[in-house]
Amino acid sequence: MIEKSSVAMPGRWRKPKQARSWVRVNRMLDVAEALFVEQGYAAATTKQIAAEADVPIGTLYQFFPDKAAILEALAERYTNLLIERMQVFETPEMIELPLEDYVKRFTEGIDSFFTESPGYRATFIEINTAMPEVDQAGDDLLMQAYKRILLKLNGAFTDDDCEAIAFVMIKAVGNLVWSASGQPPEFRQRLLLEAEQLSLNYLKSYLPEA
Amino acid sequence: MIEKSSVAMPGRWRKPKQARSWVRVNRMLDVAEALFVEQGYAAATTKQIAAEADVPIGTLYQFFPDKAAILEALAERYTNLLIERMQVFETPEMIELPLEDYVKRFTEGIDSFFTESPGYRATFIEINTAMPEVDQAGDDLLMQAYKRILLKLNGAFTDDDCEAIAFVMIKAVGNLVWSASGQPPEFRQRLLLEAEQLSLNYLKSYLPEA
DNA sequence: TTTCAATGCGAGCTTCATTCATATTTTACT
DNA sequence: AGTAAAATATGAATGAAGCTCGCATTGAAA
Repeated sequence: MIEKSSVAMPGRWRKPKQARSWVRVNRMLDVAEALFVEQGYAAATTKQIAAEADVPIGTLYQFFPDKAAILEALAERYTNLLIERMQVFETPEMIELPLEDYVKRFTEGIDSFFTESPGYRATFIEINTAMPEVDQAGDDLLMQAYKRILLKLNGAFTDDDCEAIAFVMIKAVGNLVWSASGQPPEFRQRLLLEAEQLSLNYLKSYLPEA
Repeated sequence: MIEKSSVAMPGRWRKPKQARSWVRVNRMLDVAEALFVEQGYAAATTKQIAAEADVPIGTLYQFFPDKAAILEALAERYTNLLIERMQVFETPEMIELPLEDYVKRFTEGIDSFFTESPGYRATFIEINTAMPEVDQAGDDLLMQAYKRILLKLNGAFTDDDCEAIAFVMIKAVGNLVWSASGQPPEFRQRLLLEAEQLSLNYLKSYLPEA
C-alpha cells in the first residue's frame, strides 16, 4: 500500500547542478510536452524528444531515468501550477462570498485552467492510467488544498468530514469538469452549469446556513 | 472529432468461425485478463499471453491485430456485463421506489460490480488512458442506459436534459465510486454514502416531487 | 594547476510487438 | 468419398523503441 504523504513527491529525475544543463533539461521538457500534445505519450519516442531538443539521447537519460520520468516531471510542473491557481480560493474575500458565487467561480477557475493548458490534458491522460501513484500524489495535494478551504468555510467540520468531502469534490466534480473540457463548446457550457449545481447542492447539504 | 454512435463498437478482433478456435480465443482472453490484473497491461507481453494460453504467438495474432485489441475485447466483455447489470434499474419495481432508496441501490450496485470484478479495474485503468475512443464508447453505452432511466423517472425531461444529467452521473458519480473502490474499506464505505448524497441532492433538484 | 564531480556523447544491446511464408485442418459442394 | 477453398496453425525472423555503457569533455572547488 502506498503511504499517503503530505509532501510533494521527490521527483524521479535528477535536477541539474550546472546552469547549462538546466536550459537543456527545460528544453527537453518543453519539447516533450509539445510532442505529447501532438502525438500522445506512446507515439512520441525518446529519440525524437532528444533530437528536437537538440541533445544526444545519452544526455536525455543522464537526467531522466526513463521515459516515464519525463512525464512525471511534467505532471509535477502542472500540479504545482494548479495548486498555485487554487490559492486564490483560500483568500478571505473569496471565502466570504455567497456559496453560489463561490462555487461558480471555483468551477470556472478549474475549467479555464484545463482549457488554457493543452499540455495538462495530454500529460494527465497518460498519468492517471500508467502511473497511478503520481496521479494520486497530485490529487492528494489538491485534496489538502480543498480541505483547508472547507475548514475556512466551516470551522466545525471534523477531519473525517473534510477528508470525505474533499475526496468527492476532487474526484467527482474535478473529473466532471475534466471530461467536459473534451466536449463541444455548447455542451461543455451546459456541463459546467451542471457541475456547479452538483457541487452546490452537495455542499449545501453540509453548509445549510449559506 | 469522434462521432457518437448509438451501437456497440464492431470490435477490432476477428471472431473465430470454428469451435476449436473459440476455446483458444477465450483461453487467450482469460489468460490476458489474469496477467493484466497481476502485472498490468504494459508488463504483460504477448509472448507470455500466448505461452500461458498454450498457443503459438502466430495464432494470437491470427485473431487479434495487435496487443491493444486484446484489451479492447476485454473492455467489450465488461461493458456488456455492466450494462446487463444496469438493466435491473430500468424495471418498474425499481423505478417506483422512493428516490432515496433507488439511488442507494444504484450506488451499491455499481460499487459491488467494481468490487467483484478485479479484471474490470485492471482493464479500464489502461483503457481510459491509452484508448480514449474505447472508453468513450463504453461510457456512451452507459449514458444511453442512464438516459432511458431518467425518462422513466420523469417523462417530461428534454433530450438535452437527459444528455447532460446522464453525463454528470456517469462521469462524476461513476468516477467517484470507481475511485472509492481503490480506498481502504472504512473510508470506502463513507465515500459510498457521500456518493449517494451527491447523486440524491443533484437528482432532487431535477425531480423535486420525489 | 590540479582534481574530481558533473555533463556530453552515440553506437550498440535488449526486449518487445508484429509479420510472413508455409503447413495443416475444416468446411462446402459435387 | 473426393476435392477445392477457406480457416487455422506455426515460429523463426524483422524492426522499432527504450535504454546502457565506456569514454571524452567541461565546470568549479581547492
